[in-house]
Amino acid sequence: MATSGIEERGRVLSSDRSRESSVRGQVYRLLLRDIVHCEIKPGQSLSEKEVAASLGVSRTPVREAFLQLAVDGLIDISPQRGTTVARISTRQVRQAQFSREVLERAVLAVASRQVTAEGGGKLDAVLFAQRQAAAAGDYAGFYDADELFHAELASLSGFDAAGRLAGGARVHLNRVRWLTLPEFHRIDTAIVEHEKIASAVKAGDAGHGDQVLTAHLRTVLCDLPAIRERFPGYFDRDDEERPALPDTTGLMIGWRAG
Amino acid sequence: MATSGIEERGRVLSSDRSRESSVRGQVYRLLLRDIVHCEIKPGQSLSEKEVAASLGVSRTPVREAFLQLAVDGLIDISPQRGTTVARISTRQVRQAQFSREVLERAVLAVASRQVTAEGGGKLDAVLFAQRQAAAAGDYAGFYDADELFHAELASLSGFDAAGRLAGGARVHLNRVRWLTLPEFHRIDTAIVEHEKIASAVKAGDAGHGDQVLTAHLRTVLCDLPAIRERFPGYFDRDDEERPALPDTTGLMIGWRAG
DNA sequence: AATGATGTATTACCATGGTAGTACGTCAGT
DNA sequence: ACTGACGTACTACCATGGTAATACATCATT
Repeated sequence: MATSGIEERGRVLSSDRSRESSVRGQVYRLLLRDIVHCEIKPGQSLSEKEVAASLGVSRTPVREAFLQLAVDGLIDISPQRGTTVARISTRQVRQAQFSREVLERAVLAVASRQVTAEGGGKLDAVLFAQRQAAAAGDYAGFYDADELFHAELASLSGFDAAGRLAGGARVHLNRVRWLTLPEFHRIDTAIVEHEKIASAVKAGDAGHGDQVLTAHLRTVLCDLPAIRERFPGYFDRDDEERPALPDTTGLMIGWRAG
Repeated sequence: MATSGIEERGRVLSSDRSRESSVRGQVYRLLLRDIVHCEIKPGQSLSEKEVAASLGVSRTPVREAFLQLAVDGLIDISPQRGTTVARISTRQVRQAQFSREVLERAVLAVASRQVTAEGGGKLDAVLFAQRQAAAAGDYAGFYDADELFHAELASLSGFDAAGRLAGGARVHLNRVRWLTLPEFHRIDTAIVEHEKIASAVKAGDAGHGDQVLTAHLRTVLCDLPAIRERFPGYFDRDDEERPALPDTTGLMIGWRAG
């Protein structure tokens, strides 16, 4: 019998109505978090019925959460067969990294041209929160602040939709990043890079910001082989068969106002 | 009583199992098409019950299709109030255009570096189909070929996920583009631009391709004010209140291999 | 007449039952 | 021993019923 990753039976869902209160949304966010944090492991099977029973809700909202997670690419639903957590695909990680890099670099270029004191202050506030989370060893808090930092950059540029799109691509990177954090000591370097990016933006130095941001976003590619070595069961096996992606590490993007 | 845009009662859904055969998927694609083609008008209200009755299916798959369309940003679901087709937001259009432009230009730069004869042939095949659809006055066919052309470019670059992401952004542009087609004579110019892009890619001339592609993708911005003037009821009213997006028309992106 | 309370209709949300399709263990036939 | 058919258990899918919350028309009150 397949066992659900959610083991506390009757675990009560939040009853406060501050955020989106629908049962569907709560189940979705809960499963999303558990998957990204690898508490539900890649390849593990999920079951509408079991998850519903574990959470003390009916199958309908669980099913709807499953459907969204499938669209996100985090689970695979096989009709009349079953549902499993998608394994990490190195190809997909590279693809997602490319999309994210392209979007965030463009956003940064725009943000650098029109930064305000208020916007810079927001960046600093997020950085402060991130440093605090790091000092407390709060991985989840660090992660949330990381997302907020990049979202704030997008907001500064005015193209927050591009930030949300980059966030969508990011979903495929998050599990690798999550596994990387305890393994290496990426937290401190990430914060330093964020600080460099923030000051470059505030100084309007798009070129330097682009350089640091690009390197910052590509760390996931550097860590990927080691993580794959460390957790081979979490990864797709047919990655090498598929055509390799072009090498874009040398592809420089120069943004200039014309 | 709110009337559904789907008026043929008992309209039978396809029973062939070639494409995704789930009722949910069929309802989703049908509603998506009708919304993009403005057969269901922006602002119009939808009802699970009515759509289900019109299509002769139960409310569950209709509801699931609604949820996905809401995530796509094409409908607004208000719990216990009702569901309406989202109006077109000019701000959202500009945001989506930005994301799409950024992604597709990056994809084109990569594709230009590694085009093969086979890949060029695929582009030509799509262009041939598109010319045929245009000659037959088949808007829908023209549209499908258009999507296929840009997807093929992404595939050529190896970063097809970026193409899918751009396609997701495209959803917000499609209604404007669909309204534009009969209004102006954009079909012929679009094909000519596609041909120029294809030959630039095949020649490995990334610079020229980028120039044409950028202009090609920005036509929607040029047409937007006229369409808004022509169909004021289709658009959001609070667009002007929100902060204007930065002017990026002068922002040139130079892609070069380092 | 203007306003507040209330009843009613409608909505999306959640719960649950039934069904078709798949996987897999069992067993008969070779 | 090996292979094939068959039956059982399980799955996600679809259908349907009940419920809380919202909107709106109606009516009592000021």
